[in-house]
Amino acid sequence: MKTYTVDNCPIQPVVDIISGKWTSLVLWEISQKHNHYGELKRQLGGISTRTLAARLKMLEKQGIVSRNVFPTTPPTVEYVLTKKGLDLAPILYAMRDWSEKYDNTNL
Amino acid sequence: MKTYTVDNCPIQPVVDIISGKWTSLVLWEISQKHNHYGELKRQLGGISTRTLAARLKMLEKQGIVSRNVFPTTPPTVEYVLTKKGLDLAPILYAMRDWSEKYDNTNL
DNA sequence: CCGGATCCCAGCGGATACTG
DNA sequence: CAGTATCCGCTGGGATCCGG
Repeated sequence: MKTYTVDNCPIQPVVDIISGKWTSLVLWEISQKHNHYGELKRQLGGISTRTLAARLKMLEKQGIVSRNVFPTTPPTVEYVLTKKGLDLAPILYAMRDWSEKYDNTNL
Repeated sequence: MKTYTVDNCPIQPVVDIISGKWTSLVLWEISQKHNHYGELKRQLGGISTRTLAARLKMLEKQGIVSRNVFPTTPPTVEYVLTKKGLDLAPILYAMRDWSEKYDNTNL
């Protein structure tokens, strides 16, 4: 029998992506077409700039979102899901459905 | 527009369940019919008893697994997925599929 | 407007030893 | 065999201030 470790778990890549605090929420908001940095900041009441920036950078590095800068004044930055990110969305919806179904119950 | 916070994120319940270190792996092994404590310990090379016990207790508390004790000598304990846990399994498989598809690529 | 840099602290989890 | 108890190092992330 194959033994798994934390580093080759077949689902670990997804777990790593969504695990950090606020990460799933950031991803959710972007998937709901809240694409601008400021908009995200407003939607996510209480997130620190440090964390939001870290999450966006991580998601970009993972190829889940792409970062587009508009050289307006003042500057605007938008984040949109890539193909890879769009493919992840159904999983997020499945997670939401499961969460709603079993909300507060242990049955 | 509805503003989400970390505590009412629609997918947070699932995120909370699988986020902890080793958690996804423990869940995976149980879903692969490795149901005994000792078997899990062996399959998960390197996990500490502290963490394994904590994960199993948490999953039981969440209603994802049920704990069955066999009063043999020496005692045997098995953990099996509940209905709630079985409903979670498809999500784990979807996560695995996504992980395999995008393994190491950022496309 | 969009972040980067720094400081700081709670809590997660590893190692180890012990119980029923 | 199947855990619990204790100690402790390390990292994640909040608050705050600064720069382009």
